[in-house]
Amino acid sequence: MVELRILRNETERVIAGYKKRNLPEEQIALIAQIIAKDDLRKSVQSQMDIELARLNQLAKEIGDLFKTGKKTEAEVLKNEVSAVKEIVKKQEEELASAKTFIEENLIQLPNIPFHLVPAGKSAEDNEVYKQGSGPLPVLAEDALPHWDLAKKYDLFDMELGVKISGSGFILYRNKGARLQRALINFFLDEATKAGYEEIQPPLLVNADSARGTGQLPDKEGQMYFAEKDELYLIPTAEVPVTNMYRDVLLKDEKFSIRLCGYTPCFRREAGSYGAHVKGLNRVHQFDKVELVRIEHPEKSYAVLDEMLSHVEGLLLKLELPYRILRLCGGDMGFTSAMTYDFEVYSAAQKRWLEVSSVSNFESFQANRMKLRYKNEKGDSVLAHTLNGSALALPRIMAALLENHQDGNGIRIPEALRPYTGFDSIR
RNA sequence: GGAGGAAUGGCAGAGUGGUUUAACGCGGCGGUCUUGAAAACCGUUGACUGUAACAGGUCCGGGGGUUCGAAUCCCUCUUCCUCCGCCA
Repeated sequence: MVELRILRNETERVIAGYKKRNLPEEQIALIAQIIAKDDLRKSVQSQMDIELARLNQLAKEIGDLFKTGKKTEAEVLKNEVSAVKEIVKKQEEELASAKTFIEENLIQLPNIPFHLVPAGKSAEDNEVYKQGSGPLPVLAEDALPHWDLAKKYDLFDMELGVKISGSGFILYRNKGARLQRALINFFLDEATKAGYEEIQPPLLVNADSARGTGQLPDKEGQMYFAEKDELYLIPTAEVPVTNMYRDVLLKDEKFSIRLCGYTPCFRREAGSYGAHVKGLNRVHQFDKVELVRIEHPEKSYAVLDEMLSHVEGLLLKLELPYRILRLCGGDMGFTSAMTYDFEVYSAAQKRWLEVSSVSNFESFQANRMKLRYKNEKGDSVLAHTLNGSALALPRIMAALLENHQDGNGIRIPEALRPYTGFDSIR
């Protein structure tokens, strides 16, 4: 949720930012309406406070009168109390409706893009921030896409996934299953080396948590929901891990906070079918190691760069051709202020696959979660939150299989061999 | 799933209708003393809202109610603990 304070104090920057996101005019107009409503809220609140102070005063006087036995005088004051209460009741209603208006509309406004975010409408307008070195690999004519490689080497089974669960669920087996486990351990170890605390969170979360990181209300349809217990299956570890710090006031400046977690991720991905979602390209359940940072506002963009380097290091060790995109305003997620996507080139599919998304949310999530710290002056200030995938497994798996095939089998990159226990798949 | 108990400041813990503007203690911060530290002593120490700054208002797990007045009484929800049942 955008801070009302920012809406008020930096209205021009907010509007310019929303234009980068191509927000419709009527949504931009909300800003002025929210501020006006907040003005009203303030004035009603201060009038009501005066009446409440009067009530407190009267209650005290009545108490004193009862003590000294002056019952008739007390009765007179009681009448006055009920008159004041009438007024307060109306003010309360007015206040509640103003607050509701502010809340309901504020939650519909996306995060304000950082000044470096390019303007643009869709994925085509994303900026190539960095192209990995070297030419893109070219494979032999008979190179296979990963779904065929999986069949050839018995690595995972789509049909069994369908049989057991449904379309979009994968059953990994043999060296495929082992490769999954190897990747998870590799990613976790790399995160640990970089100073991240390893977390194993719950996979089902309540509505408060889903709201805290911004999945609710706007992405409700993307999540699986266990109705009987009102719990959501997590779409990413970001949700439970970031919510560790919901309603937290950090005492000393305990920055930087570095957390990582491996979890399965569940996404309904309603409505996405077709060639581009074949094989591992898009599935309902996948594994991912996620990095989460909670940081001082002044440091958050330096931290974002640091996270980019971490993810880049992983791809280099896996010997995968990659590029880094800076997402344009129109393609960026609702809650993000700036996002970098990592894409890996699949030589067999001859296309780029998104394998990681690294974002700075600034105070957007922290505002919803009331995640604050005490600054030197003793004020409570919202912290900044960031997260990034490091990495999501299915497309990494796809790219590994496809790019490292040589006709005789699949070569396992050096860095992964201690984890797989084998150096090739044949 | 059944029965009972509990939820108060960073922690611990009093408080069962009116100077509670929440006691005492621990911890934190500042000071005295000291070469420095410890100990001792003195002072200070919640969040939110609001104001130019005061003032004022709200908050004792959440929500609702009774009352002139609620941490305290009532209803409801949630969570935790104990016992029983079930169980990887």
